[in-house]
Amino acid sequence: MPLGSNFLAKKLNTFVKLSQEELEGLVQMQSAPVPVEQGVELLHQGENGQIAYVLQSGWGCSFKILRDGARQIITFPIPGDLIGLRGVLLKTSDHAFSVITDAQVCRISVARLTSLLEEFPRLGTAIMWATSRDEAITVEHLASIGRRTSLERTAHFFLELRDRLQLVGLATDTEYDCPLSQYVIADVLGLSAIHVNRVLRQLRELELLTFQDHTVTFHDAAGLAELAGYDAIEGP
Amino acid sequence: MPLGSNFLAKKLNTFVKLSQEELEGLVQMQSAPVPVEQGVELLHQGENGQIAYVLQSGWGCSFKILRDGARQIITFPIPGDLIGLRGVLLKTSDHAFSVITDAQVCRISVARLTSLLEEFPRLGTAIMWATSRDEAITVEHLASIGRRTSLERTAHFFLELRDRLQLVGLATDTEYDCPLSQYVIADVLGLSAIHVNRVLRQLRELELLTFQDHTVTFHDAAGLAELAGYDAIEGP
DNA sequence: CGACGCTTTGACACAACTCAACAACCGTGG
DNA sequence: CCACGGTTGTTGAGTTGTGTCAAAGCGTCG
Repeated sequence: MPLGSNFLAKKLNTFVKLSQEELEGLVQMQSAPVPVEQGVELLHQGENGQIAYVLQSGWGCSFKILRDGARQIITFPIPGDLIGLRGVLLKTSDHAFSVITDAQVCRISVARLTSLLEEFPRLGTAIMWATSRDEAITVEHLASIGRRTSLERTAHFFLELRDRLQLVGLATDTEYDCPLSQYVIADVLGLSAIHVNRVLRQLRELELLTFQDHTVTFHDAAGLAELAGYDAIEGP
Repeated sequence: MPLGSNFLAKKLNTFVKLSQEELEGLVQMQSAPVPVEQGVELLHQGENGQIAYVLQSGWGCSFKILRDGARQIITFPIPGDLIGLRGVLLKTSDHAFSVITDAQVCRISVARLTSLLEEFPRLGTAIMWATSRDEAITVEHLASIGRRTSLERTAHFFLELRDRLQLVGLATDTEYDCPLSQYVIADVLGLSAIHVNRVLRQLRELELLTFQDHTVTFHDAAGLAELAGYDAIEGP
């Protein structure tokens, strides 16, 4: 795979300036992109012998299933994001990962990653940077569900998603593709799908945001950020 | 500081078997324990130039303050836990940390940590293990707030806290010290303090758990785990 | 002793959920 | 081509869980 099209290498390089050898090592520890069909569950909750991936294209979600069958989505990884690394480190995965649209992933060779980290300790720093950033997003998500109203929470979610997608060129300031159903959005926000529908209607009637035909359109991003109490994600 | 009393070294050693040199390095990157008075905010949300600590004794909480002043507590670190490492990696801290009771912390020299990681890459793995474990707890917390009822959520919280405290010998199977007010518990569970009071009464009336005089007592841990849908934390 | 923080309880309000029904939009197969 | 089932979106009505407001009881500490 040419280095330029490798999202992970590109992303880490913006965090910590990496050498040519380090970048090549990152690329070599990944397999060629593998297509994955819509609906496939790549990682399973509670299973051992996990594998890690880098999402290359498409949409998916990391989630937990609770005993009563309820689902809480943790995050929607976007291209360049690491998937399942925690499961590898902890031996058994605390969450599952499913693909929502057809997608492509690169498999990570854990053996090669380990030896790579021994050879280039700075890569460890870079990867910890990336996981810290993901963790900060999870923590913000936690605060959102715990303390924001459904309206604020929904607004916050779409703003954060936009900023993340913009970093990989998949969103403009005012619009992006978002192939998620209202059921899926409910499961990330900790709401019922019916209530998500009502909240989306409110946001539309307030002329802040429209979510239709798998497209998110911002009519008043500033007003939305004000409503949500949103601060932009920290850059590199 | 004698190695045996160093919680961090002890904890990491159970995850990844470490050499004598690695253990000594871990101890040497920490300052001697520093006393911190009740109520002090050690880390501030949004500030740069952060420092990392290891909690040595006492109670504290990591939390976020939202725009309207609401507080969401992320976690209560317990002795041996790392504090503020994310803030160091991201340059600016996304959360704050306050001490609830008088406590002792060891300051981490980031420069020494960095050089230590270059010398002993396995320590990087060990630290990533520890942060992954913390992250898994945060993710479970997220699922709890998003999808569990207040009763399940509260039960789950006290069970998880017990298991974490047991690992450092601060809890028995049926009891532990817990110097938290109902206001603080409300802020971790995403509830109001008044509702926490009602839930605690329910748990008491169900003869499952008592929270009184800063002590948590389990009357029926199995029944509580059943109610909460609780699975024990994965060991090392 | 009074002041303060924490807990407890009751009454009420409101946000979000559930249930139910229907509309719109697919892709599939007759 | 149309009929069909399945999925997703939309709306209304009624219920329930949780928050808010208010007030009182208790300890503790200065």
